[in-house]
Amino acid sequence: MKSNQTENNLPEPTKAELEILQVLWEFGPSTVRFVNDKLNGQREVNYTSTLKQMQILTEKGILKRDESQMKHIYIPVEAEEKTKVQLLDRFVNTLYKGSASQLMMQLLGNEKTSKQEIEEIKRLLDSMD
Amino acid sequence: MKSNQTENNLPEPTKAELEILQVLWEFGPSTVRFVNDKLNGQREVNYTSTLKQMQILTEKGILKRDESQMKHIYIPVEAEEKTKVQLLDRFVNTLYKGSASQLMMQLLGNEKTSKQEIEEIKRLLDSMD
DNA sequence: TGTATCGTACGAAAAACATCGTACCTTTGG
DNA sequence: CCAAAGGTACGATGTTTTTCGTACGATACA
Repeated sequence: MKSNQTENNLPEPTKAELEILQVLWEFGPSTVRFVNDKLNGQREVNYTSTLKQMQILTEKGILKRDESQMKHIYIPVEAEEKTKVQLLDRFVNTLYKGSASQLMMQLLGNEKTSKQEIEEIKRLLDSMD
Repeated sequence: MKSNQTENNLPEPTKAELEILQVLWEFGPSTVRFVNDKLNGQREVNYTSTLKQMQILTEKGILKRDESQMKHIYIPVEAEEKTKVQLLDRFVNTLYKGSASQLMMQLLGNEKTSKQEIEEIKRLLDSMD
């Protein structure tokens, strides 16, 4: 029954950084222009702000980039799954003292979790043995 | 359709604020001194830092306080459950596009989620019908 | 070939968060 | 009554995160 510290390689992405990661996860390796356009679909951001963020992300080692063209292509270093698992782990540890079942109870008790979702989860569990 | 006219949207607590909330959740309404002592069990914090944070939390409406005594007693406005549900909800939406079962899959795939936890979850689900 | 357009680099301002020092008030005990 | 101990208030400062202006190089094309 351990809920140890996450053996954390990479620094935790900030909120703004996460937004960018999600675009890259959804659409694959992209230019700053592309990411910025997507972000602007949600809220107003200046191009250079996004550029800066992505440069920082790269400094931190969260993104890498292909500079062979003038329009640099940015790519997440870690797979979406791995990063999300890390974030989830931290979340569970912080809010639920590492107890996944505790978290589950809240998900199941949440009205926003649909019957369909619950059925999905059940099937998942049954298929695990 | 849910009956909820004022979908209570309190500002998201910051990291430092969450630490304080957790103490209050665990030990109930407390003085700054008490909370600060608890925090100092984990890391060094100056008394006035904790005081300030708790004052800010109060300004934000996340805590309220009983000022009838010199030693003010601080109390979370919302129940632990409610706040956690809110945070969880935000988490699921942000990282899993609202899909609880997606999140589940990761929890179950996570080695840190013990067999025991999984059994716990199964029992939970079965007892739900 | 000149100029408008689109790109990167990067410092610095702005905003959000966190910490602390100091002033000052109340209570307590000798 | 006075000093020590312990409380609150709050501005100032430090840090991190976010945003943006400006400089300047490459590209496109009229």
